[in-house]
Amino acid sequence: MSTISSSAVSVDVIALRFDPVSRHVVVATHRRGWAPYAGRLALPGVLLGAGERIRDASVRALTKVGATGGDVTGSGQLVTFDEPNRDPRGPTLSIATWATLTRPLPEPAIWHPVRELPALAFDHTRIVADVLPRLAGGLWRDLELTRGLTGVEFTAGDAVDLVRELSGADPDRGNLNRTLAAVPGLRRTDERRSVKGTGRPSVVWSWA
Amino acid sequence: MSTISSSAVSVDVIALRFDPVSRHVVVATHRRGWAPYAGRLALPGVLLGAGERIRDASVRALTKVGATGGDVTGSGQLVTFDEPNRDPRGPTLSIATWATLTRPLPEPAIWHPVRELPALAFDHTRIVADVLPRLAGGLWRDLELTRGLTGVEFTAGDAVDLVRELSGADPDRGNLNRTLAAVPGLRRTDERRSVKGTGRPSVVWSWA
DNA sequence: CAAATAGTGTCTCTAAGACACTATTCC
DNA sequence: GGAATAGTGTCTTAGAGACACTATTTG
Repeated sequence: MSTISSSAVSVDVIALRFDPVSRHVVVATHRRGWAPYAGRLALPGVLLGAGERIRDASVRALTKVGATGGDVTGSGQLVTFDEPNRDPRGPTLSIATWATLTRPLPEPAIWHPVRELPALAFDHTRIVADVLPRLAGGLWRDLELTRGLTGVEFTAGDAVDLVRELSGADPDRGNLNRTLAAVPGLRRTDERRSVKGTGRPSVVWSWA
Repeated sequence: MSTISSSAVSVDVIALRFDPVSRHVVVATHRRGWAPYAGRLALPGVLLGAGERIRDASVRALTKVGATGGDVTGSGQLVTFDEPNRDPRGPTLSIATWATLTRPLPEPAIWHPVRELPALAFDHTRIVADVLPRLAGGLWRDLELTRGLTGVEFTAGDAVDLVRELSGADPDRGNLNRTLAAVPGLRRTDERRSVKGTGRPSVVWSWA
């Protein structure tokens, strides 16, 4: 195809998990080993290969930080960032995607609560900030994202913490329970589970 | 920068205009002069240049079908299509964008009502179908899109036709009038304008 | 006047949100 | 019992939508 004059294309992944211990939604980063931004934290990313699907590239980026294919329960496309100086090596498009993971990846992944993210390399801090409201809006609406974050079963207390982490504000428990009841495919079980060691145990919800 | 292994990146534009004569929202296409799909209709598109902004590439694509820079009143990013076989020349990403135009471009642009689009080259038919609901949802919400479609002034009758064309369903005039009254920056004037030759003249709305 | 188009007023339904009150657990 | 957590019921509000009725124009 002769000359390629396009920018390079990277896929950068906002990999999310709800950590039931710390009660935080955490984002995967890794410490860069090379310039530019050597030693700095960054979102997992790869250059998109010729003919590669964006979803496959997202998974590949996560395997670079310790995931296996089966760990990724969901992923989706967000926005493409095209600011020409975002990468000092030269103009590079970044297709931002989200992904959800089942287990806490080991090294070299480094997890941070989404609301306490340190400064990241490139424009990754801005990418996360730009995209977080959209993720918050997708909760309970985008079922792939929601299921990926909640896992197969979760308590109403988990749901409260998920909303707080993504939206930044405390939801009303009563309203949230009604929201859950309206989510297609979600079923309220008879099981109760105490998750914070004290107080009334929480109802367990399960995906049909 | 050594080897480039990424797919090529094209920007394909859904260029929209409300034609006050035919009462249709029309989409710009052009007839391809070269293989692949020579002689077939396609959306205007260009290969994204190195370091080029997506918005600039959209405008450039439109100049190729007869626009000048000043004709483009708005544009925005939609989704990126990554199906590897969408272009027979090889894997090519397509960043779909929308744009609004003030005037009916002359040759070589060919305009079609958005609801009566003939089959297009590549996956462009699918792109338009995928993206049309999002455009319909943006009407009266995304002010850049809305203003671009309406122009500086428009009648309530224009608004009805705009909604019908984009959403495919007839809006209720009363409800639509209340929607218009709630759009920030939009002002109801005292002017009336008859646009269909018969019946009561329509109220003129104007952007502040 | 009839046909065509446009505008007003009202009613219903639903979703979001606020908030008071009750329920269950651990210490 | 008290502190902590969770669940229920109810009220308000905003928005979407349906629909009957009125208003203004041309022929």
